Amino acid sequence: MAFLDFNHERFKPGFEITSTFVVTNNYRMKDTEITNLLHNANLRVTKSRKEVLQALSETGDQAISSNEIEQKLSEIDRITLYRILKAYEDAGLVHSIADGTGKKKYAMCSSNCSEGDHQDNHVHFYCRVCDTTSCLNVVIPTNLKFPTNYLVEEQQFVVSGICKDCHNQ
Amino acid sequence: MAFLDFNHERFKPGFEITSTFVVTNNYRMKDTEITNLLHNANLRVTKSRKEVLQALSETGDQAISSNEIEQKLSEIDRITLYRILKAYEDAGLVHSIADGTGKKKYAMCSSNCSEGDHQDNHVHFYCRVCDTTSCLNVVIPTNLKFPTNYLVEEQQFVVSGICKDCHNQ
DNA sequence: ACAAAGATGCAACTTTGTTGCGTAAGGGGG
DNA sequence: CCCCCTTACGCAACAAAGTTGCATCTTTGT
Ligand SMILES: [Mn+2]
Ligand SMILES: [Mn+2]
Ligand SMILES: [Zn+2]
Ligand SMILES: [Zn+2]
Repeated sequence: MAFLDFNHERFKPGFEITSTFVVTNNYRMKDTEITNLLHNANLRVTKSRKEVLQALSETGDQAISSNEIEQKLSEIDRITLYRILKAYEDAGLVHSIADGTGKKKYAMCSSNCSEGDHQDNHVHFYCRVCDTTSCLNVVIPTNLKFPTNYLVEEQQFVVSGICKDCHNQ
Repeated sequence: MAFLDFNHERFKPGFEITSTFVVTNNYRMKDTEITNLLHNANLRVTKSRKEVLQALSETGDQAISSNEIEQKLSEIDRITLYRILKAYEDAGLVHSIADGTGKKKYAMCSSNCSEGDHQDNHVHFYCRVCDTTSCLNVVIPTNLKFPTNYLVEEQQFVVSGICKDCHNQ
């Protein structure tokens, strides 16, 4: 529940973020935006927490590992970072992807996610060349027929291969 | 690339497996079947390798971790097991699933998989109650529209929630 | 039966992730 | 602005997954 769309009206200067947001691009959040985000999620505002959100907003639709965040920030404690990421996931601010590489990747959530309910209905792409994982603007189909009596709570669709950047050269 | 269907004609006693197989159920492979499988895959036949295939065929559509296989066999070396599983994956005999638990799960491949090309077009289900991952007889739709210039090589669709057994009680 | 190619087993290591606990900091009430 | 309770941080210690190197054993084709 927060907004993050580089070209969206709300992001014209002077506009305050309030609730819903959608990640569609790299965007460096302003300090007040981050603070509001944390307030709305009932999370205490600390230096580390702000920096982590900052880092995640900068990478936009590119999901990054805990280790990558750690290196971007360089001052943060590794264990604290794990706990922050867990808190963000629980709060519905961030979603994680198991892309098959063995490490979780994290990205900002879109508007359809909320506390404890990650309606993460977009496809993720893992590029084996540049070793990056990104959130694609491709929606997971909802017409799948499951065997009876399965209770579906979450879905993760990971496609891997070669991304557009690595493919074009 | 090999066949494994409990009720399939080929599995009536006296029938020899040759190439294509499909895993759909628990089935304890015969020694000669396993040996043929390894021969066809150009893999040397060793005690450990046979036991690992045996173990995987027994679990059927339930994908298990390296650690679980290790415990089933109890004599195998942990590192050797990793290498065997990698060899099987490379050979297209076995596919692995990243179900979000942090450990890879392994299951026998179906007929549409071949060396280096895992057309793993079925959905996997992770049950958070009994902590099991299984291959569902649900096919991933092929009508997804990807952004241009992405080269799709593999797909993994993991659905999580509560499985039929845990849900019915 | 021999030799080359390949598989195994062990040690040592890396990386990811968790847990416990004392200390520091955030935020609401006064 | 200060107090105090709650929560977050930071460190140590640990657990578990997975990798690499290397010497030794096994498989397999000749
Ligand atoms: Mn995503
Ligand atoms: Mn499967
Ligand atoms: Zn790429
Ligand atoms: Zn279950």
